[in-house]
Amino acid sequence: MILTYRITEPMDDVRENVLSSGVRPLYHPRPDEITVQGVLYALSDPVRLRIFLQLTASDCTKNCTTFLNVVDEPLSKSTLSQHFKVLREAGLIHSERKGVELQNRPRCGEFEKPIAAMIGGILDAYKREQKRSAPKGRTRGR
Amino acid sequence: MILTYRITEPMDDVRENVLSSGVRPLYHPRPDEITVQGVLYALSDPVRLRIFLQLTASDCTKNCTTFLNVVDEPLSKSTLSQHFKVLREAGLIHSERKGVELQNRPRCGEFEKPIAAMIGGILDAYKREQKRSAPKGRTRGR
DNA sequence: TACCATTGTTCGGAATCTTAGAACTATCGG
DNA sequence: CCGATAGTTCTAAGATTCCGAACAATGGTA
Repeated sequence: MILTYRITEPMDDVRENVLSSGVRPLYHPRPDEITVQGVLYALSDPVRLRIFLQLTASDCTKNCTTFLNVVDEPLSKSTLSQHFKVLREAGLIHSERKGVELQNRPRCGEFEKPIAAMIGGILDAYKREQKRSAPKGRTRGR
Repeated sequence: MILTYRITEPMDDVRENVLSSGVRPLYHPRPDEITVQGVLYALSDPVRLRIFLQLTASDCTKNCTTFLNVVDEPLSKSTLSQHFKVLREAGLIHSERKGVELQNRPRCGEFEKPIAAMIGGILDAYKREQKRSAPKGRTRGR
C-alpha cells in the first residue's frame, strides 16, 4: 500500500516539536479527507474488517484489548495497536483516551454519502457471508 | 493478506501433474466462491482499483498491456501480470487467451447480489471522488 | 520449416510492509 | 510510591511486492 498511508512521522521527530509530552496525539482525518482507497486498504485485512464489523454491530464503544481474540489465533498487543491506528487514520473509527484505555467507536454517522453507501455495502455483504458460512450446528448457549 | 489468497502453486508442482504443457491454466473462481475479503484485498491496491474501474467503464475487453500507464509511473510487465492475476483469482475479472494476448473483462453480471451491491458502491464512490479531484483545468480534446 | 516480433509468465534478488516480543509511557488504585 | 493495566514504540525476523531478465506460446513471414 506504499507510503501514501504513512501519515505519522517517527516518534523522535514528534518529540522535537512537542517538547516531550510522551504520547503522540491521535490523528483523525476530517470526513472530506476520507478516501475510497484508504478505506479499502484498511478493510483489506481480515483482522481489521472483523474489528470494524464488531464495532458497528454493537452500539457501544470498545477498547482495543477486547479484540485480542477477534480471529482464531490470538494477536499481540503491538499488532492490535497497529491495526487500530490504521482504522483510525483511514477515518473509519474514532478513538478517545479515557483513563488508561482507549474508547473506540465507528464514525458511521460522519461519512459523506458515497463513502457511507460503500461501507454499508461492504458490511452488508460481509454479514451475509458470515451468516451463510456459520450456521453449522452452532451449540446454543454455552 | 497472508497466504489465504495464494491460490496457485509453484510452477514446478504444476508441471509434475500436467506433464509439462507449459502455460498454467487460468483460474477463475465460481461466483459463490467470491469472498468479500478477497474483493477488498484485490481492490485495496491503487493500480488494481484503477484497472478494474477502467474495465467496467468501457464495455469492451482489454489486454494487459493497455494498462502499463494506468498510474503516473509506468509499471513493469511482470508487475502488471501479477496484478491481473490477483484481480482474476479474486473473481473480479475474466481473462481469456486469444492468440498472443489476454482478453480481460469484468465479471459484473455474474456476482451474487450482495457482492454486486458492494462492488457497485465502491465503484460509485470512487468515480465521484475522481470527479471531485480531477476538474482542475482539464484541457479538452488533446 | 526456421525466424522474429509480440504478449504475457516465471524466477530471483532488492526494497518494503507486517508481525511479535521487549522495553517504555501513562493512568488508576491502593 | 508501588504495582497492575492499557497502549505505544522500537527492532529484528518473516512475508509481500516490485522489477529486470530469462522464458514460453502464438502469429506472421519468408
